[in-house]
Amino acid sequence: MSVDPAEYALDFFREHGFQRRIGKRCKEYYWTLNPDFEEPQDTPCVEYWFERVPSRSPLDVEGARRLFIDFFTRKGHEPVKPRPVVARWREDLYLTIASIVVFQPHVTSGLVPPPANPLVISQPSIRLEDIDNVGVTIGRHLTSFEMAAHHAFNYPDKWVYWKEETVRLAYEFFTKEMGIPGDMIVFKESWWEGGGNAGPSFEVTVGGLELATLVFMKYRVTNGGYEEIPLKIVDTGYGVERLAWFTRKTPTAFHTIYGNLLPKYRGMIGLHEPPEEVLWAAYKAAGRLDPEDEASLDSYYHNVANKAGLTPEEARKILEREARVYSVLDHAKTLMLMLADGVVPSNSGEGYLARLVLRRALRQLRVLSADVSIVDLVDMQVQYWGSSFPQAVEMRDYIIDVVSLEEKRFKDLISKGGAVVEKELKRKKRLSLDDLVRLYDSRGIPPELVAEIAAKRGVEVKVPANFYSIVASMHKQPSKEVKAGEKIKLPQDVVEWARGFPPTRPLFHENPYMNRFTGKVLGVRGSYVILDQTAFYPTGGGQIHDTGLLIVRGSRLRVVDVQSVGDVVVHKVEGKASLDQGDTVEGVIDWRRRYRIMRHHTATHALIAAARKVLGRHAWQAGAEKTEEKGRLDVTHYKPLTKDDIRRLEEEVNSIIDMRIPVEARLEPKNEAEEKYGYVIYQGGVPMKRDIRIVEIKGVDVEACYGTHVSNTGEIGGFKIINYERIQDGVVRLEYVAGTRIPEEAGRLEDTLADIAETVRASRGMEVERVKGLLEALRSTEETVRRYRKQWIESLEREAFNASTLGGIKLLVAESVEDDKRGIQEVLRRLTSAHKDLVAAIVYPVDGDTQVEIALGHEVAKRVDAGQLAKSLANALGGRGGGKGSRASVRLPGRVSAETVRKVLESSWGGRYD
RNA sequence: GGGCCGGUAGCUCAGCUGGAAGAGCGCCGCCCUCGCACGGCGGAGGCCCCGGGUUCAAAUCCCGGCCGGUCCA
Repeated sequence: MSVDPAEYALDFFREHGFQRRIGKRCKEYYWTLNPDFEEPQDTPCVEYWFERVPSRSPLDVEGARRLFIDFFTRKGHEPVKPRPVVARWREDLYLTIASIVVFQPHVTSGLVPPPANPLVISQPSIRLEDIDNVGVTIGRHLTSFEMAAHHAFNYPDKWVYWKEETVRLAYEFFTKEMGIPGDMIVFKESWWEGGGNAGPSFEVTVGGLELATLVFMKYRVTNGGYEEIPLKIVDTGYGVERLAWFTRKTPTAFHTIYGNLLPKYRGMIGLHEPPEEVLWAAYKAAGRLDPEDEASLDSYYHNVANKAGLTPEEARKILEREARVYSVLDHAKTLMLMLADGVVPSNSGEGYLARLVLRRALRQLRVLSADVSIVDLVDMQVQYWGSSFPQAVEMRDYIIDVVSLEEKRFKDLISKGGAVVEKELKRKKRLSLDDLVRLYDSRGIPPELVAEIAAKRGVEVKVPANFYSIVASMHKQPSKEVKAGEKIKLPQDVVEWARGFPPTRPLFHENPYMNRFTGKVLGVRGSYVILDQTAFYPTGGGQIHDTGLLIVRGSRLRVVDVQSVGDVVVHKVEGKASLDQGDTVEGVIDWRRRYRIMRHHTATHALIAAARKVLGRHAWQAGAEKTEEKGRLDVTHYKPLTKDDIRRLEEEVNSIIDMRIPVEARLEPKNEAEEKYGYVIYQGGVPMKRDIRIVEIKGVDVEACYGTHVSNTGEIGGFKIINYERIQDGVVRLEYVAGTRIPEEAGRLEDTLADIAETVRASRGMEVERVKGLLEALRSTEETVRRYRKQWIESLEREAFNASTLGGIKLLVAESVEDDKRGIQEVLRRLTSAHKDLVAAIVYPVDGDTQVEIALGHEVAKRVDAGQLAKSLANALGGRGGGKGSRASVRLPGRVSAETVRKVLESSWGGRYD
């Protein structure tokens, strides 16, 4: 698209004498003070050359972060604490990929004011799209990085600042704080789009390195083009690691980011640092490298080889090894960040992404044949980053435990995978790309492992460089419109209709104990009723709706469903709602039901708190439902629950009950609540409201929650888990009852026990003894049956021994009363293995018809085909049958005697085989 | 949430173009030995995940479900 150049023509540039130029090769516009520049000074237009650009004294990552935040704080920005790297407040995103994500969608949509304006933040972010390039590009790609940013939110009635000030601040920061000469700094014109918004932007590049992007979000992307939005946002992003790298001028970003951790890793992995000239040659060449292009990689290695006096093969070998070491450092840090925010590795969602990163690191270590546990590597990251990310130190026990488990899992996978590959190779001798993809896609066996094993057997298997993107592209499918959230159970026309009403006054919030109320009818449509106020709770927040009555002029309407459309509560009554607009109605809640739901709801909050205490801080609500019958809570956890866990959870919740703690609900501004309590309050999701309803059990639990609660934990009355199971990798489900539901559950168990007692005819308290006795009796009966069957077989064997021979073949036809195919085949096997010249048939009834199983002794089978015998029997008696070799079976209609079968069989071959 | 792979003896798995359930390890007994290990001989141990269907006949084929694994959103 073409952008109006006026968007970029700032007074600032004019005042300072910047010139607008276009790149000779890159054909992009940029602003500079330097008459010698022919390109906009970013890769791949130019090589890295920032090691020659002067700058302030070297900084580490923490120092660069502080420099940035301090500068912008001095310039009137309020520092804001970073959010977790798991974007739990976003339905459409798993990870925090940029600082702006922190403010989407509630602030950017204008619904909630920002926590400060303007503000400054350094937000740890995770991006996994380019995970395969990490290390190869010696620092251009990282899976985790800190995006330092200053943001200004400009409302129509409150303007903060826009392009001029933003560029001015950037220039001042880079020249005064970073000590970069002004004529080295280039502002490249660009256009930014993302998340449905767009706007002009500047990329700030120095010596080949892009240090910041300054975005001016002012449009909404529509079908037709761009539409200006009222809230205009300054969205900047400074790479903290790049700022540090720039000042340190090390050959790779990893040397700067990880400092002494890099030599430590090398020591543990058992690799020496390559000669400096190789790394600097790589530094020079890396700017132009496109890591996804084989040809570009080739020329990169040639380039490095030439400069460092190596063969291209040597250069490739060294740099590939280096890339692996760097990516292990990078992945270990990313993993630490994710786990520190409570992600539980699993096979779906953000848990899968954690496992993806971990497994990639483990694969790299395997290829490096490093005899080192990833657990130690991650632990070193926790120590190294402890002061920047204190949450990692707090979660250290969990991190170590879960990484150990995951490492073990992966090792199991590898050893099993090895066996699978061996087997494939035995069968196929050669493995195609399809085989590689299949092995990885369905069983997780990495292609490097396959190649390794194949090589040992002298089979060459080529793994394409873009293997993982081939796999990824296979999974590409038209992204389905998966709208999360609660399904609206109302017909579309009712929803539309309901939108036209003012918000319903929520009496259930004002007084959750109100079970009778009076309201005015605002609208009626079929069986749907909308009132001005209601105590009926609509389904939402995992809590099921109330039921009860609406009474008007003496007639009672049964309320069967209650749903909400925005802030409007819609009651559904049984049949047609015979009332009119303006009627005054009395509402009566089914209190017993409601009270049980409230108990289960408050119990759920207590249980979440208990889970975080007993299981760990990673335990996060993954779904919940509270009904009259029971509560249900899905919790993220990395191990199966033990009986002991369950006992401790029950004890914890019951002790919260016994402490009789008040439960308070109130509205609080979103930003304040987040500041005070943290993101733990979003167990059940993030309400898109300026003010959110906070439910607090003092000293135990605070959550954003719409539901109705008892006013004191004592009212929960008691708590019992009735069921628990693993519902998917990394998520366990708990089902539980509270209060007066407990004796009902106990009664149910009692009934079951009584039922068992009656069935086995046991007197009270003797059930177990009785069942043991029955099992003993069953065993002895089976033994008796076995003995009788043995006797029967012996008599058949005698009969077979004495059977008359016809043409060298003996024929034995017996009848069985048992409808036991398996047993009969067993008998036939014994008979025919003892008598090689025997044709044996056993006739038995099945569903009113007659089944004949035929078996041939070894000698007979050489001369006679069992299938032929079955066919002739079937033809003669009107049945169907078949078989092969020494085995056949026939189904004959009606009851047929053994004698009849014998005659047919005799006549069917009478003398033919002499 | 979707795709793919799998579920057979206590464990690891074979059998899966339908036709009489197997191997290795482990377990039990006996022999060998002062004893153990090794070795030899013998033996026990199976709702072939569950439910339907097709068929004369299903571990095997088809459909549905449950469970596990894995890859990708």
